[in-house]
Amino acid sequence: MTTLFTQSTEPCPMVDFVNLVSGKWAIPILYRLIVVDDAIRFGALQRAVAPITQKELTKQLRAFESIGLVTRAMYPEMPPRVEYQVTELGKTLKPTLDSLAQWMREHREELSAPL
Amino acid sequence: MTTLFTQSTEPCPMVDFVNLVSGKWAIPILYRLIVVDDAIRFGALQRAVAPITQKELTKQLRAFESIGLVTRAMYPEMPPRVEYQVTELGKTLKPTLDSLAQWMREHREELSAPL
DNA sequence: AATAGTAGGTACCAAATAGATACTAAAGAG
DNA sequence: CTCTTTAGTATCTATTTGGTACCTACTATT
Repeated sequence: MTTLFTQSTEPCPMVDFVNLVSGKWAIPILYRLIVVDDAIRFGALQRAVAPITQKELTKQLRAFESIGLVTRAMYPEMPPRVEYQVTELGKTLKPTLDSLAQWMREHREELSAPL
Repeated sequence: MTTLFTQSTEPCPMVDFVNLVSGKWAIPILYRLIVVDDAIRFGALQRAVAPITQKELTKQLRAFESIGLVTRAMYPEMPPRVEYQVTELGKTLKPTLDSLAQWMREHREELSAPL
């Protein structure tokens, strides 16, 4: 009976997801970090996810950091160096995002056609 | 060489995706239609994806219709009846969205913890 | 006659999101 | 002495998005 009750009131996973990772650049940034699968500097990431602005990239990275999907390492050098990397938790999204990217590649033409 | 050139300039699938299906409610609506896998009336869909407003649901459904992910069938009865259904193309997203929903269910606690 | 239900449309307003630009620090190159 | 580099922050504005409220048309019910 506990199970039944819990299931019926389970919050929609999709609503939770879009509340967690939202914004135009969120998925592209996260996917790039997952594909790279190594530490990457802020500037390099910005070039990879062009044409995102500095402000938006910073904001998204902080959001990912706060929920534990990304780590941030700051080196007090001059000029400054900051490196970002997906966490193990973040990497668990790889199969899902691979699937999404593959779907998009397969259906690009079908989808852009209608207008 | 064509292959090389094409690959290097391939638009990011993730950017394409977020441009195609954007908005707070897009994924929840689409996933609900996919899970239902049958025609569903506007009102029933709105109740299922609560608390979405009429306006937003209408807007999203029209967007999905325009790119061929959803069909709209209007019956000139009184009171009016309009039914929506995912297309075959839309159904091809099922495995990906299932995977996303599963990921979210598995990592809900981990993610909400950090604050 | 008044009300409810259906699937919207429309106008208005607020909030969230995104973009452009300028500014900072400290070191090294020229 | 100025320019460049890096990873931001601050400020301002523009665009997009979402919400509330109110409107239609027609039927059935009260």
